[in-house]
Amino acid sequence: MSNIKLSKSEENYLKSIFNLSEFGNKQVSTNSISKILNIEPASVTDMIKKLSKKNLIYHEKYKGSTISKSGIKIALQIIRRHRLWEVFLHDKLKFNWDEIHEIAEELEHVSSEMLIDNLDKFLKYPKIDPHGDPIPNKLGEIDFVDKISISDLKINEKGIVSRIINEDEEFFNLLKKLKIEIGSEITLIDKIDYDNSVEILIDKKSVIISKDISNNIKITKI
Amino acid sequence: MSNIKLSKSEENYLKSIFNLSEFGNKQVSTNSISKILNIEPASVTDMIKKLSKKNLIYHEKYKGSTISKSGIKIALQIIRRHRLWEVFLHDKLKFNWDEIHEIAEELEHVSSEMLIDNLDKFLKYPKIDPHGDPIPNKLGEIDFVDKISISDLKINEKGIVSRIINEDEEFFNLLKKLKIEIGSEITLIDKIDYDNSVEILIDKKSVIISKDISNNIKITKI
DNA sequence: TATATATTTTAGGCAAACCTAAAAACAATA
DNA sequence: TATTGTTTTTAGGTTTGCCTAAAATATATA
Repeated sequence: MSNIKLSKSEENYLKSIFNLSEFGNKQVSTNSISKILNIEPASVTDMIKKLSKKNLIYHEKYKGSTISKSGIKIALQIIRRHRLWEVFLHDKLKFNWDEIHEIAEELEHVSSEMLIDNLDKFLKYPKIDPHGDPIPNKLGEIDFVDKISISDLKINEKGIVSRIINEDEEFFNLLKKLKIEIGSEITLIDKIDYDNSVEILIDKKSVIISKDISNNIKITKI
Repeated sequence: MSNIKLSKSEENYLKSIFNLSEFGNKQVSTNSISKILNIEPASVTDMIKKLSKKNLIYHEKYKGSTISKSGIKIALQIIRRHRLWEVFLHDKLKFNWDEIHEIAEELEHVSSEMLIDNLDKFLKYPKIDPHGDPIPNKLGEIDFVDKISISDLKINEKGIVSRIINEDEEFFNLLKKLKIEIGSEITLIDKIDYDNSVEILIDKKSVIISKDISNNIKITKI
């Protein structure tokens, strides 16, 4: 198949198109790619032609682009590389959450399959990255898990924090204070009807968090 | 100073020029750079002009290039990155010795000072890479240690294996069999005058190795 | 539906990093 | 020293990935 090595640029376009396409289901406009990559629409058109010729996307003039099956496959591999590096940077090199994306953006283009496989093994085959996003496996398969809100739990049910919506500095600091991070176990103790805040058990302590805070934390039931 | 980000190409040229210059002491010919990088001499001349304009090297037309002080500084940082990644690939990702160079060649161009500092810390500030080459510290300083031959030891003196000269597959396999690797402790038991082979204690066993073999192993006295 | 506005494409250019072919400078040696 | 051979540079070309300006198409609105 298309086992041809892609350039860094091509990889970035493909990843962006995949992300905009909602898993390959939506047509993507030239303008939206332009905005995401900060590249002029005319240049995007150039690259669209190039990727089309390689059958990684299909393009209808003036209408938009759709990512192909082989395009999706490659995009998932790039995402896999990105997220594995993020786990490494966060868990091993002790980078903060908000510092890892940019570096992973560079590391993801180092193309050695063996490198990624060995890294995956070294990290013990993580399923999610530090942002809570799922990591595709070698075959590009993703473990879809239901992400729910804390308030969807019943009293005494437990969940694992799997996604933080709000990425602001202050929110990040709050979570740090509450010892809440991706992977933390949370038990619902009580729901307070008055203002929809919830009482939870986290890090062996019970705290009450507002509706707004709990809405910004997604969990998976266990 | 010249805190301008260099391209991957510029970094590769600078590293090669540094390596050819024997620590900045020798003038480097255009042809030698061409051969090492597998790039035509005409292209090398182009890049030499570019690096000269940035004061990373000095160039005398038709004579050769000398690396500047700031050029050396940058080259040492690239070498530092390369060797730290090699330690990571070998020690953590369990790559073989002979597989790491190519991948490190790519990783070395990911430019984040914090990344390298955190990696250095994670690896516990290693002094040598898996080939036995010294790793410059953050300031570009290198721990120079006398590398001697096993036969330079006196009877019962000990040394640490610090460099393997021959990089052939077969030699590598032989070392594996003898349990000799970078960092191994070797004690000289006897020198055999007849053919200059030596009897050594390695991995708690005594073996006799030929002059040829011992000449391909450099050690540092302890 | 006609017109204004927004989106996308085409056309032509530019810088980086390579190339080949030919000219210039240097080195070696008859 | 004149000639031959090697090394280096110059000159001009290519590809990649970007750009701006203008033309073509699609969409929105009066």
